[in-house]
Amino acid sequence: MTVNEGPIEGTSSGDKGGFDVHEMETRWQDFWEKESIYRFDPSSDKPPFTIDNPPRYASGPLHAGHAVHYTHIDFVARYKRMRGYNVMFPLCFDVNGMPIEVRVEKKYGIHMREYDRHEFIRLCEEFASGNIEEMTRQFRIFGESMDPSVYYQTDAKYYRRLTQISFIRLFKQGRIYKANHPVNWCPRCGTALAESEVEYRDNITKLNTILFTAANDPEKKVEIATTRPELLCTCQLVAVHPDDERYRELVGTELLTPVFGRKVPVVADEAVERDYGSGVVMICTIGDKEDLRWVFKYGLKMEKGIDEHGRMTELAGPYQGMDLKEARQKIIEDMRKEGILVKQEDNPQNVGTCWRCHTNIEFLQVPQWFLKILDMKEEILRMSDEITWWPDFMKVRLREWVESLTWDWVISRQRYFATPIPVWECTACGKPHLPEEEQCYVDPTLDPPPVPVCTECGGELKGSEEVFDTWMDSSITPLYNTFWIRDEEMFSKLYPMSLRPQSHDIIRTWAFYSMVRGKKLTGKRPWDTIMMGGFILAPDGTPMHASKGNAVDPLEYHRIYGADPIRFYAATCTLGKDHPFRIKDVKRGSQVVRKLYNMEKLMSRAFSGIEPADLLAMLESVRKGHVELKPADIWILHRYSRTVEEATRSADTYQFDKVVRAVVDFMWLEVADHYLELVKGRLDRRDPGTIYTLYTIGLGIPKLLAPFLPHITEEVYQEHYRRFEGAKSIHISRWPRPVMSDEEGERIGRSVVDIIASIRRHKSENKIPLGADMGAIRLITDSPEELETSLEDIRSTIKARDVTLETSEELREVLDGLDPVFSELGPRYRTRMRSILRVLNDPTRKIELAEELDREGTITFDPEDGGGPVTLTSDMVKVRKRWTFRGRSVSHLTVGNLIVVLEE
RNA sequence: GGGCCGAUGGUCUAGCUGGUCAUGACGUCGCCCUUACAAGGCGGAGGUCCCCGGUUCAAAUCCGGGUCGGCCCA
Repeated sequence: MTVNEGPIEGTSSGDKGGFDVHEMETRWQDFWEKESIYRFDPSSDKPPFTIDNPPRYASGPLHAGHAVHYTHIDFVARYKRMRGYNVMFPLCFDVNGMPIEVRVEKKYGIHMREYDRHEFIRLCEEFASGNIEEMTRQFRIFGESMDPSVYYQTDAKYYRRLTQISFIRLFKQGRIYKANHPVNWCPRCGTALAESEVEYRDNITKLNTILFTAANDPEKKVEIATTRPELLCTCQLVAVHPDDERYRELVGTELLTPVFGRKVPVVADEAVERDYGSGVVMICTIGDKEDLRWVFKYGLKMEKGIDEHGRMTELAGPYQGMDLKEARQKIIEDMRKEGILVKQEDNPQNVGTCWRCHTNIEFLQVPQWFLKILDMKEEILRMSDEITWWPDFMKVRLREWVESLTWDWVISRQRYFATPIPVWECTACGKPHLPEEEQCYVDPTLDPPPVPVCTECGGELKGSEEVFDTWMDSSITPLYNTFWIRDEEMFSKLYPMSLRPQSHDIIRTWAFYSMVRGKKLTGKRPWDTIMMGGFILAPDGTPMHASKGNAVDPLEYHRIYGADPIRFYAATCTLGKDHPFRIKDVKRGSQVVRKLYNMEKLMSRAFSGIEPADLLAMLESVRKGHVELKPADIWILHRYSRTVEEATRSADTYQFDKVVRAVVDFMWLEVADHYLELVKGRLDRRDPGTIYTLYTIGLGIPKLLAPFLPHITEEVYQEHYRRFEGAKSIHISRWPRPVMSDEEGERIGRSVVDIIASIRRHKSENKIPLGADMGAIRLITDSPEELETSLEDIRSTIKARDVTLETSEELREVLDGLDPVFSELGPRYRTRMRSILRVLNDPTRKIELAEELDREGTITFDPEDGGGPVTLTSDMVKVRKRWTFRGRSVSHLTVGNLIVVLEE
C-alpha cells in the first residue's frame, strides 16, 4: 500500500496556501478545550439531550472499531448541539472486572489468588489509569467532543457507591436472593458467570461407548455413550426413550456403573435421542443443561464431582484431586484396560466456554447471589417497545434474548477487582446484614459490619469476599449520569436519558441489564432512543483479531491523514451493519477536506473584504426581495435548500451516511463543478445577489459537515465566517435552514447550467482548451425572457465573444417520432402495451402519427391485437422533435428544449 | 437447528413506497494547467443488478424457493 505522507499541499505549481492537517487539527482541539465548547451546562434552560455514552473499558488503547464507534456517537452530540440542545456527552471509563485482572496477571507474571488481594487491586488500578490517560488523549485527537466536566469511571468510590445502594434497594424489594443453585462456572477463573458471559464454540470431542452391567445379572451388559466419562462418579440415573424397542425391558431395572459400581435406576424419558450414541444416556450431576433439567425432573441429589478449581472431588475415588482432563484421560485408559470401553468416535459438539479465557465452563452448585429477572420478561418487552430503536430490527435481538432466558442473573463473582458486595453474613446462621445507604461505599473485606453481631442469633459476622458482576456497575450508567439519588431536581429533568448508543453484540448484557435496573429502581425506561452501531471489520472483511494480525491501528492512519478523513470513513458506515475498514474511504475523506478548503477560499473572495455590518445589510436586502437573483443563483439556492432538508431529515433518523453523501455530492457535483465555474466571472463585482448566494451556501455547507469533519469546518468558519455570524465556534452555531423553494426558478437556472456544461463538454471533446476564447454563440429558444439575465454568466464562463438570443422564427422543428409515457400508458392498456409500442416505433408510420398528434392533440390507430382501435392523447405520448436552423440541422448541441448554435 | 442482515461493472457502494438509457467513488484508458483545488476538470470503456420460479403491461425494486457470506442465539 502506498500512502502519501505529510501535509496537504496546494498546487504543485506554486504555493497557493497549503496547510498542515495535524497542525490545524491540534490548534482547534486546543481551542475547544480552552473555551469549554462542549460543556454540559446544568443551569441551562435549553432542552437537554443526554447521551448514555458507553464507558470505554480501560483494558488497552483504542482500535479502529472503537474509534469509529465513538465517532458515530460524536456525530449525534455535535449535531444536537447545533440544533440548540444542551448536550450531555460524558467522558467516561469502565474500570472493573476480569479482563483487567487477566492483563495484570500477564503483565507481572503473577496469579491473582496467590497475591495479596488489596495489593492486586492496586496493580489493577494503576494499570487502568495508564490506559485511561492514553485513551483520553486518543479521544481528543480523533476530535471526540466528550465532556470532562461530567467525567466518571466505574471503579471510583463515588460510582461504586451507587452500585451498592442500588443493590440495597433491590434487596429490600425482595428482588435479590442467595441460593445454592447451579451456576455456569469457569474453573480457570474460579468464578461464577452469567448466561450472557458464556460463549458457545464448536468443538470435536470423543464420544465414548462404555459398558454398564445389569444389577441382577452380571453377564448382561448395556452400552452407554458419553462425552464426559469423568462424571461417571456422579451418575445417578440412566434413561432411554419410551418407544425404543431395544431397551424396553430395561426400564424400571437397575444398572451398575462401571469403575464405581453404583446402582442406578433406568427410566424412560422422551427427551432421549434414540439415534445419538447407543440410545442410552447416563445422567450425572452435572455435565450440561440437559442433565440439569433431569436433575430437577427426577429430584436427583446434587453431587459435586468437580470442585471450584476444576479438580475431581472425593466422589471420584481414585481420580480425586486430578483436574478434569487428566481424570478423563485416566478413566478412559482404565476402562480400556478393563474392556469396558467399547469404542470411541469423533463427536462434534457445541460447548459453552468462558467469554474471557475460553475454558470450557462447568455447572457447579456454589452459593451465589441472584437478581430475579425471570418474572420481568413481559415488563422488559413492553419497555423495549417504548424505546425507539435505530435500526428497528435490532429490537428483535433483545426480544429473542429475553424470551430465551431460563435462569436469573447471577450477580456475584469470586474475583478481586470489582465492586464489593456490601454484605456481612452471620457465620452461625447465615443471615445477611446490609449497611445503611449512607455508609456506602463500603468494602466488607476491610470495613467493620454495620452491627457488631448477628441481629438474629448473636453470631459472628463476616464480610463478604465476593464482588459484583461488572454489569452491575455498567448497567446503572443512566442513573449515574442523571444524578440519581444525588440531585432529585436534575434527575427528574434528565431521566430517562435521550440516547443510548452501543454496539449490537452487547444487547443481551448492557442494554438488557440497564433496562432491568432502570425499571426496578426508577419505574421507568432508561432512555428514549437506542442506536446500534455495527462492527468494524478488518480491511479483508473479517473480524479484527490481534491474534490474526489484521487489527487496524487507527493511529497509524491518523498519523498520515489526520482525524477528519477517518471520521469521514466513519460517516460512510450505516447503523447496525458491519463494515470493513475501508482505507479508500479515508483517502476520499482527505480529498473532501481539501476540496472544501479550496472551495471556500474561492467563494469567500466575494465577501472577504466587506465590513460585517455592510454584509449583513446586503443579505437583509436580498432576503427582503430588494435585489433580484439570477437564475443560476436561484437554482443553487433551491438545490441547497433541498440538501439542507435531506441532511436534516437523515440526521434526525441517525442516518449519517446519507447526510454526508447528500452534502458532499451537493458541494462537489453541483457547487464546485457547476455553480462556481459559472460565477467566477462575477466574483469580484460586489453584486449583492452573488454575495448573498455564496455566503449562504458557503456558510451552510461547512455547517452541514461540521458534526463529521469538525476540524476543517472550524478552520473554514473561523477564517471566513465567524466575523459575520459571530458564534464562538461552528460547533455551537445554528444548524442551517432551507432558504428557498422555487421549482420554476430552479428549472431555468438548471438550463443555464446545462448550456454551459454542454459547451464545456463540446470544447473538451473537440480538444479545445477550456480557457480558449470562443466566437459568438446563438441561443435559440421559445422563451428568451428566461435567459436574458444569464447571458453574461454564460459568456464569461465559456469565454465567448458574444452570446445572443434568437427566437425560434428561423428555427424549424422536424418531427422525429413518438415517445411513450409509460406511467400513463401502462396502467391504461396493460397487456396491449407490446402491440401499441410496436406501432409507435414503426419507422413507416411514426412520423405520420407524430404529425397527427402535434396537429390534433390525439391519435387513433388500431394495434391489430384484437382489442380494437386506441386513441392516445398528448399526455400519453410525447412528440419527439429535431431542430434545424436556417435550413441546417443544428442538433449537435441540444439542451432540453433549447438549441445552442455555435459559430463555426 | 432457529432468527436477523446482506449479495448491484475489476473493487467498494447508492437506488429497493415497481416506470423509458441503474448512482457515485476507487481503479483503468484518452484529453485538458481552466480566475480555488492536477490528490483537479472533461470524456470513454467496463454490468447475466447472486440463481430459479411467481405476481405485473412493466421487477435491481414486490412474493416464494435456493446458493453464498456475515452477525446473533440454541
